[in-house]
Amino acid sequence: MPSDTDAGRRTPRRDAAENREALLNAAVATLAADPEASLEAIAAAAGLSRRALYGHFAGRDELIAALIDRGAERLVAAAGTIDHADATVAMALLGARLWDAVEHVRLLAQVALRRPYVERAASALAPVRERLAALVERGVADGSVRSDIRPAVLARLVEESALAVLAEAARVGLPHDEGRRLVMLAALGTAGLSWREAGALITDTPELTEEA
Amino acid sequence: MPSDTDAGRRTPRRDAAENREALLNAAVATLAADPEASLEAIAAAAGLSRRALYGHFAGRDELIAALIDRGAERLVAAAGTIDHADATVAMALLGARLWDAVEHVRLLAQVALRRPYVERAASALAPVRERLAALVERGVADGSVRSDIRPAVLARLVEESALAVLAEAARVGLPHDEGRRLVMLAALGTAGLSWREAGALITDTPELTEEA
DNA sequence: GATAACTTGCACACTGATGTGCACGTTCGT
DNA sequence: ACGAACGTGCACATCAGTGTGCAAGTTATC
Repeated sequence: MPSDTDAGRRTPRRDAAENREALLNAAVATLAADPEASLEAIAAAAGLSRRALYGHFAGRDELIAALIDRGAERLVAAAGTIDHADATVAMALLGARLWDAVEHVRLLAQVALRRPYVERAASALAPVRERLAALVERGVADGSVRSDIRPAVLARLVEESALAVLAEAARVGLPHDEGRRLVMLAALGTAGLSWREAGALITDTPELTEEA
Repeated sequence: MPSDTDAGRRTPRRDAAENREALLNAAVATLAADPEASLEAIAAAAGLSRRALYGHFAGRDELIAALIDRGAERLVAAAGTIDHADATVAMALLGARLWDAVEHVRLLAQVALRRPYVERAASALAPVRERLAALVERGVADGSVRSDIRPAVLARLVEESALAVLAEAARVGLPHDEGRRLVMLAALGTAGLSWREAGALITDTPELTEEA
């Protein structure tokens, strides 16, 4: 029984689903390099024709929307699993998780400031932002995070700094673990820790040295 | 003697020069909001017709090039005047100067990662980058700046963090002195100082509290 | 192996932006 | 006040990207 309520339609073919995935992956890679790449370029990167792309997505907007949802979903999932008694450790962990999904993060960061998609990206990423904000507040409360900047503002600054360092590390092409370390250091530095404190925190905490 | 070697050409009219300036200013404002705004929009923002714009600039590329040179010139001039025995103070001062020219900085930051202009922007801004790199090295040498990241990389990270915070502060529309403070704190935090050290440095150093 | 799903390649229409030519007003400089 | 410089408005050509229709070929699936 391949159909629930579908009126006499077969199940979608397997390769079609694969091609859809290929298109999304190609879009991530292509748009990360050039945020305004043509659908022609994206389809070609996926090994398909431009015409075929329209068989999967109604147009550019729908493709981008799918991309946002897909990327945000992964980030939200990654951010949801982290938890630690020490707020600063949790923040560093969050940074490490982001680094493990660099391409998605870079795409979101690019798209998140393009006019038509800002809102969608923002609402899709809201859970991650709220999580970070909660960590910042907790850190301020127990004195492990700076208190000279309003928590709401500080949360955004930590996010922006970490993103900037992440983008730079990705552009230069740093090795995986070095990039992760830099992102964690950026988050901790913006949170107010000195470089020795941040370094000690990372080396003393096994969870931060392990792979995902 | 209105002509040096010009073969029989009069001096340019006064209003023409004013319009050229108006076009450049309009371009800064318009492109900061939307990096891919049309020449139509830019000309309109300057109170001119699109056709008139072509009387001043051969096309989009020449306009952008003029914009880059103009913005970079101001930043280089601003960065050149700073000097202080303490490397960290000098870095904070550099951040403050950048904040005093937010619009130009934002434009350069936007343009500096668009393909055709990357090189021009990079070479025009090279003096500022070299200055920052020198300050970082000096700071590492005297122990006031972190030594857990290679100086060359660290200089880029300080730059990126400060830029990210600057962009965020400008977007939210923070008051002038609050934004300047945040940019300084971002630079110092990435340089390795704890938030208390950075705060103390700013309040204890008169040059950092004064206006430009 | 028959059939529907999928892809391809082409053609076409449409849009937004760019670049240019030209005739006609307006304004500055002298 | 005269002439040149400048701006305007229009027309026109061009170009890249988009979105769609259709016929023909290929491939998965039953």
